[in-house]
Amino acid sequence: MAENQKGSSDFMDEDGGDRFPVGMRVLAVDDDRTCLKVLENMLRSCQYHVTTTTNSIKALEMLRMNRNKFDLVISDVKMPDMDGFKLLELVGLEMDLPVIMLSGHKDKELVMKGVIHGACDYLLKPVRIEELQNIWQHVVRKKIDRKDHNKTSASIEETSNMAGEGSHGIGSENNSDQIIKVDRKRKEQSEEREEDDDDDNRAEDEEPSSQKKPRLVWDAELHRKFVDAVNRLGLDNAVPKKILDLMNVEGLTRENVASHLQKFRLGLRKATQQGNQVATAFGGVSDPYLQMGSADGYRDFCTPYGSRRISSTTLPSYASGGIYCGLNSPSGSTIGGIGSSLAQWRQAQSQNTTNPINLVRNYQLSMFSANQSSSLLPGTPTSVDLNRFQQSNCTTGIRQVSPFDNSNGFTLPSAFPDHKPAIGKTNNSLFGLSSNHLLFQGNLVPPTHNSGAFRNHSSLGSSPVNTETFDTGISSSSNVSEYNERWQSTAQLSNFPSNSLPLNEAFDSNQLPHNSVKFSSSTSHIGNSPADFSSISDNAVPLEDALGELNCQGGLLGNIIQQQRWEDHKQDYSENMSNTFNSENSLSFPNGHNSYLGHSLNQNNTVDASLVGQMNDARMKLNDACILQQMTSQEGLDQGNFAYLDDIISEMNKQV
DNA sequence: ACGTAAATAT
DNA sequence: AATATTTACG
Repeated sequence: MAENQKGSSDFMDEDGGDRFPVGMRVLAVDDDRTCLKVLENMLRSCQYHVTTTTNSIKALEMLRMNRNKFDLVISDVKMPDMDGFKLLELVGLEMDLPVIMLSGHKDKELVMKGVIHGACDYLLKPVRIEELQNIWQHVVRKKIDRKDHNKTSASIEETSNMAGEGSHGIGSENNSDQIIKVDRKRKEQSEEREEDDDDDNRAEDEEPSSQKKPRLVWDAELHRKFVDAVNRLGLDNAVPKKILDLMNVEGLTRENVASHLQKFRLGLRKATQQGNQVATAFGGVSDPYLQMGSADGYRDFCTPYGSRRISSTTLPSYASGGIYCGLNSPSGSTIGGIGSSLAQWRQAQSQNTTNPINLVRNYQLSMFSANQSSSLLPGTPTSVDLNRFQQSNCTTGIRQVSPFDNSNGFTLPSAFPDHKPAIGKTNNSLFGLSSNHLLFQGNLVPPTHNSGAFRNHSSLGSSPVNTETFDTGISSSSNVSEYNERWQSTAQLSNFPSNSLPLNEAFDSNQLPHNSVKFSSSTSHIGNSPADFSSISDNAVPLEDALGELNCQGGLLGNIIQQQRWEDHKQDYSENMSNTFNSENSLSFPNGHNSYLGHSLNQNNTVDASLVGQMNDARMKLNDACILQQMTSQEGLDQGNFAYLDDIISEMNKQV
C-alpha cells in the first residue's frame, strides 16, 4: 500500500489526523523470515505501510538512509549480527524513532533491558493483531514528548509549527524572529540500500517521527541583531551564549549563534587576509578586483544577480584614476563629534541597519578587505570588519533572499519599520563622519547635475541598456545628460523591481537628512576627463555603511572618495581635488544600488577594464583609509594615526 | 560552554 | 561546486 504513504505524512497534523494510523510507516525486523512474514501481514492488515528486513544491520542502514521515512520500528530481540537491543539503542541514539521490541521470551530481564534501552513497548511473540493495532500510539507519544522537550529546552515560539510537526519551523514572515524547531539527530548515511522483502521506498514525505532541525536562515534582521550583539560585547567577549542573550530571539539556540559566529569570524579572517594581500599588491596589481573575487571566496562580487565578470586580461592599469580618501580630517569639529561613545555608534548602527535601504545595501554590497585593521589593532575588530562580514553575507544572502525580490516574501517596508533616530545626529558622527560627506570624485564618472538623476525610469524595464558609454575609460566627453540617462537606466534596470518602491525617491537628496553620510562626487578635472558623477546617499549611514557604499561605488565607478573634511587637507594631498567638491549638483544615489551598476557594467563588455582595475584600487585604498579612520575614531587616536592616513592618501595620489 | 571540524542541506 | 547550517567532539 504504497499509496497510503501520502496520508502518513500528514497523519500527525491536525488536519491529517483523521487518517493517521493508516499508512504509518513501519519497519519490521526479524531474522526469522516466517515470523517476519506473519508480522508483516498483520501490520499490513492494520493499514500500516510496512517495510521488512531480516537483517538488523540492514535495518539500521535503511533507517539511516531514509531518515524521516519511517515512523516506527518493530524489531525482534534475538538476531544475529546485531540484536534488537543494539538496534534499539542505535535507533534511539540516531533517530529517535519509537521502537517496539518483539521477543519470544518474557524474561523480566529482557523486558527490562528493552525498556532501559528505550523500547517504547515490548511485545511477546506470538503477537496478536490487536496489539499491533495500537502501536501507532507510540508514534504519537514520541511526537508529543519531543514537542514538550523542545518547549522546555528552548522556547519554540511556533507552537503551531510544532503541532504541524513536520512543518518547517522558520517563520520568516516576520523578519525579526526565526523559529527553530524540533531537533533531531542526524547521522551519517551509508549509501547502499538493500533488498528487503518488499517495498521499502517511500516518497519523501516529511514528517514522520524523526526529522532534522529546520535550517535557520540568517536573514538581514537576524544578522543585524547578531552584529549588534557582537558589537556590544566586543569581539573578544562575544561568545555564543552572550550573543544569544543579547539577541533575544525566541527559538534561536546557542548552537545557531555559535555557528553563525563561526562563520562570522571566518569572514573576518578572510577579510583581513584579503586585505593584506591587497596591501601587498597595493601599488602593482592591476586587477585586484578579480583577485578578490576569486581569492576571497566572495564570488559574484557586486554582481549578485549576474554572473558576468570583467575579464582580467583586459584590465590595463588605470593611469588617470586616483583615489583620495580623506576621511574626516583629524582636526575640526568632526573630531569633537567623534567623541561619541561606541555605544552610541552601536545604536546608530543598529538603527541604520534597520533602515530598509541599508539593509538592501548590505545585501548587495560585497565585502572588501580591510587589511590594516588587524595589524593596527590586533584583536580589535573594527566595525568595518563587522560590516564586511555583513557584506559578505549579502552576496550569498542575495542568493537566498533577494531584498528586491518580493517573491521571497521579503518585504522591505514592513520588514524594516522605521526606527526613531534615538541618536539622531549623533548617528553619523560616529567616525567623525557626521555631517560630512564622502565625496566621490572620479574622472570617469558621468556628469550629473540633476539631483533627481537617479530616479526611477520605469521605461527601463528589462531591456538591456546601452552602456557603451561606460567605455568612458578616460575620454568621456559624452554629454552629461546622456550619462545620467544611462546610469539611471542601468542602475534601474538591474536594481529596482518593477513593482518596488522607488527607493530612489526615498533617497532623493532633497529629502535626505543632513547628518547622513553622503557620497558626492562632482565634476572631476583630474586627468582629462571632465566626467562628473556625484551621488549622495543621504541616509544617515554610519561610516560602516558608508564604507560599503564606497566600496561599491568606488569599485564600480572607480574613483575617489573624499570627505568634506578632506578639503582641509586636500591641498596637501592633492591639487586635483580642489574645487571638485560640490555636493550641490550631486544626485542622490540610493544606497546599495551601486552594485547594480557594477552588475550592469559587467554585463557590458564595453566597460573599460582599466576602469575596473582602478576602481578596485580605489576601493581598497578607500577601505584602508576608512578603516583607519574608523579605528582612529574608536581609539581616539585620530591625530596619531593620521600619518598613516596620509600615507594612504599619498599612495593614492601617486596613482593619480 | 566553546571552538573547530565534519556532515549535510541548499 | 560552493556555501551555509547543523552536528559531533575534544
